[in-house]
Amino acid sequence: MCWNKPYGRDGIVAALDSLVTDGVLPDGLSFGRITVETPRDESHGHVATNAAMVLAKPSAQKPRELAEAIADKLRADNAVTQVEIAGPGFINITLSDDIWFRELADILRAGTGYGASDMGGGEAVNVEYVSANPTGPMHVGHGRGAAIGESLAALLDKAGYNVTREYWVNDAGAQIEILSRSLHLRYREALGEDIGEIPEGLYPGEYLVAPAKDVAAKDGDQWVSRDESDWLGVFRRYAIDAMMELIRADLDRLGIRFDVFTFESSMVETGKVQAALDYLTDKGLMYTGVLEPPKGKKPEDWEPRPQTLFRSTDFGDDVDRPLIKSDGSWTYFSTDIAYHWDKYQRGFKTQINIWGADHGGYVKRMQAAVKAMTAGDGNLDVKLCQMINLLDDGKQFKMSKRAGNFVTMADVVEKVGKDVFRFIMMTRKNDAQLDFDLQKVTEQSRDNPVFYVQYAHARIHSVLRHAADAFSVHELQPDALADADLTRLEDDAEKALIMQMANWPRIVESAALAHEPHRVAFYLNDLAASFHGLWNMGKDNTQLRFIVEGDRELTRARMALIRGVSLVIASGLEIFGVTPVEEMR
RNA sequence: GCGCCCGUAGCUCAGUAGGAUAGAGCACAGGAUUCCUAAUCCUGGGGUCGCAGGUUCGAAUCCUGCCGGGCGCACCA
Repeated sequence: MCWNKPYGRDGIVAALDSLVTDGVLPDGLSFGRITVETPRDESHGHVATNAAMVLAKPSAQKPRELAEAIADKLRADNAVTQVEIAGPGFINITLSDDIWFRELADILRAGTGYGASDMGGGEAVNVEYVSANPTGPMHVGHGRGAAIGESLAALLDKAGYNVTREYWVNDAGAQIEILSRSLHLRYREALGEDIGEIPEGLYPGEYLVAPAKDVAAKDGDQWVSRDESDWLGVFRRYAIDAMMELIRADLDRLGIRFDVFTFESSMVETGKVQAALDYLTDKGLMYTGVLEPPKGKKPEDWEPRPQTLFRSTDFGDDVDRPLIKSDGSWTYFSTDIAYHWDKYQRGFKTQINIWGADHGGYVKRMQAAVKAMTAGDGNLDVKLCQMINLLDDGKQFKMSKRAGNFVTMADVVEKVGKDVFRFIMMTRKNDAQLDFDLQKVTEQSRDNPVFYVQYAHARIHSVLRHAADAFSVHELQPDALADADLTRLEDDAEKALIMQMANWPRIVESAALAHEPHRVAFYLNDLAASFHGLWNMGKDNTQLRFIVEGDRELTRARMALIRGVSLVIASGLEIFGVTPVEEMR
């Protein structure tokens, strides 16, 4: 019987099944609402369940009496040392120490793979994130979406899903034309022309200078005096290629690599957009109509206009949405519908998008579209990231485009480092605003979670280095430590630490299920705190130090304990793409 | 006016599929260092979980209505 994965639920269910066989419980009860978890208060045992309270009513029994019956079944298991009924009918279970020692050995053997789950059953999930328009380098806000998306993808991987990381490239809109013209101007500059000030409406960024020189070197001056209609398409291609290269380099800085880049232009060229609209027409979900002006805030230039609309209100949206503009061209929403349809057809019933909070108003219509295009089979979850509040030592950081002040993600990453950037982005829920203080995040102190967690990991390796005086390198390897006499770990704080590690698989599953990778950051912070606490107990009581002179077996058991902690920390950091350092300096 | 997100300690925030006495850091007050990194730890005070109802054995968590803050609201992506 398995007691700790996932937290004894199997054990509880087995006891309940047995009661059904005995006729104590009726057949066909739903166990869905039964929870099995670690109680916050340790006097409530290692595992607690509400099973008796949940099943009391449907089985027409008194909760505490039913709890007794369940408890009797549980007591028959020799891994269970104590079962108590408490409060309105909680069943509190205490497990034998062996269970926990065995778990620690499992951690050591599994290494950073510990915590992996088959919960996802290999289901294909598509996570789309960043998707910054290819009009310039990534800024800090994109960086947050990148960190969240990548960590969520890694988390889902670990939880047993088959994850595809995808970037949607908007290379077909008006912004790209502006970009192309901007590049052409820089191209003329590269050929020696004095272009003066960059005109209003074009991108002034320096990042177009280098690509323009490349074009000049490659094509010479052949595009200088030709009509725009001749060179616009050519420069569009050049511009997008250059910008995507820029963005890929930025992503590299964060250690992020996408599996798929899908180009908006390809949706258009392959007829996907038209096909999507045809599909909606067939379903009777398109009509020509005139939208009401928005109440309260009427745009100046509002006028009633007939447009081709999608009946998104049939699928939970607030108003029907235009798909075709009055000039006959598609709206962005049209291509986006085609895109999400395409993802579904590629096998992704579950799609997750990471968007900036300013796109919040777009969520409902997109979800409505996914429902419509997949006959309710597809499912879209959108995680919105709030803004980042960039600070410099507590003061608002002035985002000036002009000299001196960095605004791009690359600049920030260069200043604070990839690991710090990736981790700090996970220290808030995605929908909470995040303060990012350029000074504090590199500070080496308790209030810097990156440092705090890294320090715990480094400290462990420091102890292991000291232990190498008495043990061979081989003896300190996780596999070898798994064979140590772990029953020597008798202190309550040591056992509590093992139990906390044993919680890791459950954290992975619940965070993956909720699509909330930030929970991993909080868990790691808590685990690090427990470790630092245990460390300091050795200051007060030398018997609790990790390395105990004259007691090799005890020392070995404690090396196993802390090595386990380092592996769980590394396992968590792996999800964030953060390197677990073995030495601080 | 409508929709979405948020409201938890003085501040910044967690709160695990509805669980037991709501947690952590900062700040504040006190304490621990001949010893594995004190870059850390320990102790203490601090709360009508925005307000009011509802659902049930049980609500910070789910539902409804208010109050307060942020974002978005026709042919922009």
